[in-house]
Amino acid sequence: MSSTIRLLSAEPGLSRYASLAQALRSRVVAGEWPPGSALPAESQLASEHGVALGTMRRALEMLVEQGFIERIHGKGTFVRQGLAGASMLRFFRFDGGTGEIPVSRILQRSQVSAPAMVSRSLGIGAGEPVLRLHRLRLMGTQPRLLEEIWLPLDLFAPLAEDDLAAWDDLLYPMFARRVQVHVHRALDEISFAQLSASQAQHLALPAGHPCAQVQRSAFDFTGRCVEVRTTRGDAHAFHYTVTIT
Amino acid sequence: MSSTIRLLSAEPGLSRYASLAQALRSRVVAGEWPPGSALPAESQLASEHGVALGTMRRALEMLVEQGFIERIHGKGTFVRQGLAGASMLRFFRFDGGTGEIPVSRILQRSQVSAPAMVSRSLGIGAGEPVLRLHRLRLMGTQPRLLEEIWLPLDLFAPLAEDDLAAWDDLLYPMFARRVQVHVHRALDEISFAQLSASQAQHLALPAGHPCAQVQRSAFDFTGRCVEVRTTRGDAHAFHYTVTIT
DNA sequence: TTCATTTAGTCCTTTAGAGGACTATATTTG
DNA sequence: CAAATATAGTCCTCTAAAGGACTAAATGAA
Repeated sequence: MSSTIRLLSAEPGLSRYASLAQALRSRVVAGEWPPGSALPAESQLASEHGVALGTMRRALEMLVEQGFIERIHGKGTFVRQGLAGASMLRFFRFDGGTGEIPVSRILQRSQVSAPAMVSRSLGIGAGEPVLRLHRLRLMGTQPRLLEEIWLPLDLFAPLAEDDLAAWDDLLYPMFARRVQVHVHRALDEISFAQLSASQAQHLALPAGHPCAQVQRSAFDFTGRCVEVRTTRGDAHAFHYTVTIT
Repeated sequence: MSSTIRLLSAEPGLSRYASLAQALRSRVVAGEWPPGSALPAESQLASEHGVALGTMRRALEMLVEQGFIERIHGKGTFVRQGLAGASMLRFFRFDGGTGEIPVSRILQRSQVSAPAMVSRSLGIGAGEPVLRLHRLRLMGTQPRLLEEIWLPLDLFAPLAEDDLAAWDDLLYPMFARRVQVHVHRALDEISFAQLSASQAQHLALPAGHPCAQVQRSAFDFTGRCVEVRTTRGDAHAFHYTVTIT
């Protein structure tokens, strides 16, 4: 199939490769090539769209910059898998700091109707059902991070009733495997606060202790917000490096 | 002049454009084209180095990514000026938040020998002379940020004795103008701490109040560290957004 | 003078083609 | 069987050329 030539609807004010990138992005987002799978060869895509190789390469370059695909020399062009290294440990440095993955303990899982803040962030109707998780992350035996996670139920229903013991320490790979939700981008807002009494108790810290607070919105590659999360940890363990150029 | 063709010393394991980029970067760093000035046209550079236009463009693209030059369609290729928007306000959000530049008040200027921490960061010999500044930044009449700044005296000598009243609110543009130090890159390490009594006093906050702390190392484009700075402000005003992709 | 037009100089886009470099598999050889 | 070699498929590099798009200054007309 596909000896068809896709004609390029010359977008006004857009270069040919930019239009191409748009078109290809739509095909990726529509799931024509699922995450992890390979796109056709650049030479084939070029002739399929009736453009020179260089032009197609420029378009693919844009998709790489935008994080939709990655290219591997000699192997091919692949739709990117969900975010792997989005660990909260980028923000915290606990003693030892030996790159180990913190153990995850789900403290509570409940199905509730979304509060206004959450439904707005998730882009769903007010009061729509969501899955709420309270989760503690431990390094060794020490509780380190306390998380409150909100997931829209329409996407995550299979995770509402299953066996928690089967859950992984890393959520995003599990989301991809279990409910085909691929987190593609995340927005983390860092601020500072003080622990409430119950928060402090879970973290084995005194009430009112200073904490660093990361409020995350995570998006799949259609741009839909698929997770809202607040992570809290001891402010003194917070550490983050920014490079300005 | 310069009908000379610069031969490319084919670096082993490096593509032609990568070698070119290296060569051009050296010329930029050596000051052959000072910050703000224009490079020769890409077509001229290409023929000067005996490569095709596309290859030269690829090399220049690398220098753009590395932050050494910027290109303006129709105008030319320019060596980047020092960092302008390195404001600490990216990390703090004070009431109002109307993008105004905080007023700067130098509390103290002294010429001292560098403490170990500082000399190590600045890459100078232990005990070498440095300029130390204590600086307060105010929004309106409210003191908001307290800074301790260390500058190597060999570069900044002209600023050691001049009239402080003539100093600008923004230091980096002044550094460029007065001592030809162009800050090209900065590394900011964020952490949380508590204010000492004297720090708290300057910020009109109680002693022990939680503060956000930004430790900056700033580099010129030769890679030399030209400034070490610690900025402190009310932790409750701290706010920073990170995008993960 | 003032506004439109031309002109020159710059970076940007696109084409078409020829090889090179890297990966993985199939084939041959010992 | 195991190791070396060939082969096919992929992305990457480089060339040569033509024209478009944008900027700024020079020129001309009202």
